[in-house]
Amino acid sequence: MGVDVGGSTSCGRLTSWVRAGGPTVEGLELGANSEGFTENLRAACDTAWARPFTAAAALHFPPYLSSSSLAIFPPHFPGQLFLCEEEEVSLMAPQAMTEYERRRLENIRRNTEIVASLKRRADELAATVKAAKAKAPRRPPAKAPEQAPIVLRRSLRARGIPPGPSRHPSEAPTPISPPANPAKMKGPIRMDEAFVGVSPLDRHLVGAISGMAENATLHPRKKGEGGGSGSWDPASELTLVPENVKRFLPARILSVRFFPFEGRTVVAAGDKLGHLGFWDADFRGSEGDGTYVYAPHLAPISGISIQPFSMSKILTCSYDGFIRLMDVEEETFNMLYSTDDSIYSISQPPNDAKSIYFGEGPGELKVWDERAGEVSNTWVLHDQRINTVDFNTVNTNLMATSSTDGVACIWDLRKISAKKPERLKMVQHRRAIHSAYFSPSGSSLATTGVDDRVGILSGPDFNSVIMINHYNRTGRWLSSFSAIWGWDDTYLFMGNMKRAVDIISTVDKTTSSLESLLMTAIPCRFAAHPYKVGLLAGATAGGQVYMWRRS
DNA sequence: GCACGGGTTACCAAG
DNA sequence: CTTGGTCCACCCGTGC
Repeated sequence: MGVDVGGSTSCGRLTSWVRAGGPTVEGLELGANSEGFTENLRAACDTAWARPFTAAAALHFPPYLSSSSLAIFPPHFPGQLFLCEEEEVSLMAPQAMTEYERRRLENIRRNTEIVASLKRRADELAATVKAAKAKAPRRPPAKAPEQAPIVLRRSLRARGIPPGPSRHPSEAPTPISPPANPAKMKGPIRMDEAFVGVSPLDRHLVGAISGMAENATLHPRKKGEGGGSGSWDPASELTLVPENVKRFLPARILSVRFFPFEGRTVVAAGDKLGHLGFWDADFRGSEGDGTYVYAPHLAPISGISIQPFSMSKILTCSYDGFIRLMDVEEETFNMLYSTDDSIYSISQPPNDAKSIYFGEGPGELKVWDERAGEVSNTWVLHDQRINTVDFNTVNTNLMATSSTDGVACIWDLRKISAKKPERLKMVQHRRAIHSAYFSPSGSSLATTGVDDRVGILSGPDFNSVIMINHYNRTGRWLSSFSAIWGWDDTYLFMGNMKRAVDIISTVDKTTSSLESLLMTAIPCRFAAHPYKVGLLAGATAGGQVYMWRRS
């Protein structure tokens, strides 16, 4: 069964394509001559050859599309596409869908019908209740896609090649064809365009998030309030049941976060391919399974930040060099910042809604001022990439960074010396450090290194340092481990290569493990719910999330 | 002090 | 149950 790309402008999920043989197209000569080739393609596009498809669809094309690639859906060959690279043209046919894709498309079809019928109901109701004023005017529908030639443009950066003078004559000084809409990728992306599937099937999610965000109290509880884990034993009380295992992303997960809602359990996770997935665990509908996937990035999503004071806004950063702000009210993925370097980490101070701190390139930490719309500070804090940025929830002037250079630091943002924040404390591992997180009380810091150690800094001025052995060699296929704090300062949670969740007691320095036959893969990245004690999410390299709950 | 390349690691789908 | 594809993180050894 193939992916249907014909007949509509919707974007199917086009992940796997095979070369189906050389093209023979009536009325079009595709020669090896570069100039003629380009001209012919232009002509083809101009004569309605091109079938419009969205930027989001472009995200799902295989990685061998390069910046010089053109993709054309030929009307004569439904379900196929011409891939034109350099001076080569291939006719591509979709491969059989994976089970993941089949299931999703099936859901999508079913949901479309249900949503359509709901919409009819809503329209009828609206007609009868004419007097009722329309709610806040919805964002006007975006302009129809330009009927320009379809151009798949991938930045050099996205292909892992440093930007610079092109080595390919066909890439250089004139682009192979006029760009369809380069701003599309650089600028905002509509949520329905980025939705992996056909809109508007994410209505449930939009409703759930905006509903919770609206109803949320203005003074959310602080993490750690209302009973930590001190009086209970997570190793014996946390349980995993089949309903709390969900695979909703196709690739390795790098970041996972809970929405800071009290009334509804929603998890966001970002994967290696740039997908941002949501799992609404309280979803109780017949259509769909409460999971939703978008494709706002072109490369791994390295960080997600959701602040309690604006819960309908989700920040993501990616190796593709973009910081995007998913605005559920506006229904867009806005672009806040872009760079040629990779972005490895992101964080926001708990008391400052308008500042975004992120780790860019080999060792820079930048501060984005959302009010001014510009980078307000750039500091070189490390020799290599900054893997995490974290703020102390109690003393919000303290920031911790961890880096591949083997150092984790605590910085005082009030004191700027030599154009850098003053370094209060530094801890050295023998190898790269993948995380450094402050404890809920703010009095400890936990670091995780690939030198098979977990460091705990505590005491006055974080002067006491202990190291706990923990096997952390995850290799290339898994996301690196990083110990996170639970709901108070007594326990750390992290992955274990034996398909378990390790729980490290900071009191007696012992490690216990959570195991379950339902965990068929190693949980690498974790999130603890900010308010709900005992709600722990572990994410795997296979796109799964396990949600452990206190029984 | 570098650039380079090989080895390692686990997951999933297909046979 | 085995096999093959994944592929870009990191360590470590080699060669300049």
